[in-house]
Amino acid sequence: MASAEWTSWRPLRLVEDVPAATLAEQMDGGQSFRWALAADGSWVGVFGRTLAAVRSGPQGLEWRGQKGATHTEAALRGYLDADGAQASLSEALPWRSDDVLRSARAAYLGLRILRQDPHEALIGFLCSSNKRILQIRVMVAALAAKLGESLGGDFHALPSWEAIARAEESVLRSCSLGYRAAYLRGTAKKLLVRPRWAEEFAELETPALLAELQSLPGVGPKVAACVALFGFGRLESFPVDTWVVQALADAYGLRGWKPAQLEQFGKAHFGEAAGLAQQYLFSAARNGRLIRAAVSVKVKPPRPRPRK
DNA sequence: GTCCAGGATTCAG
DNA sequence: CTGAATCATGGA
Repeated sequence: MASAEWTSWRPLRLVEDVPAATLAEQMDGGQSFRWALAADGSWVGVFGRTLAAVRSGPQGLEWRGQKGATHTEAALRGYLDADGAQASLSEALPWRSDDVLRSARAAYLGLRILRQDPHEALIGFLCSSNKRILQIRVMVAALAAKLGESLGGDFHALPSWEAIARAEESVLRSCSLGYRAAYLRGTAKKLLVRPRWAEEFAELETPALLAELQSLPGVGPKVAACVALFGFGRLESFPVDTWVVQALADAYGLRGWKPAQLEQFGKAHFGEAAGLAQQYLFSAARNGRLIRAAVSVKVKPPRPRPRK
């Protein structure tokens, strides 16, 4: 296999600098499953049909793309929130009054929610249930390699729903999807006949978006929250996974709370960018860098939200 | 061997 | 409505 032909490295100027540790967490911290650390220390991945590499250099973030691809820098700038829409949202989080958030945010200063397209987020998180991040990345890479369009070298775009829907059972099984193969197949069959699903979903208010997502096979409350956050840019969405459950229990004293109650707490406590706060806490908890609050939050579990 | 992983679905009560 | 069992798979 020929390797891809790269452009030279160029600076990618951001509103706020990204330390190397933050970049690593951002590219391989459970948001996207499409980036891998190359031997030279750069992060190489595919988003949409764009192949790109980024690295943290002495002068700040640098990027390179495929020769002849003219859209790469603009696409990367959008993907990485280079113009800083999230910088002010992060600043407005209650980190001044919340020691836990302040510590987690300081540990990953500059961390942003990747602005993935809905297709990338949905495929990734359909594969995510009961799996570790490394293994999700392997599954998604196998899907792309076997069913996705080749982009040169060993790089592939994610497969279309049509490609997934008509894939041989043996091909899906060879991607180590386990029971998630049925999730992918079922969602593919529903979205195959609805090619503009992403545009249609993007028109919805977040509660309606979450409901639409949850109508897809394999999409429950947590996966829907992740797709809304990472794929539709709904920064107020607050996914509650096992790490967030543990983080909120340990650091905020919210032991025994159920995921739906913790989601309510997160949205109320962190506000319009709760999803960004969630990502700081998730990263800190997963890497053993979460502190305990000096004073635990004194609140009782809310009554379970009336489902509508 | 046991336990767990960025859970969802199905079933019993 | 809630809680438990079940679902493949791989790594620690």
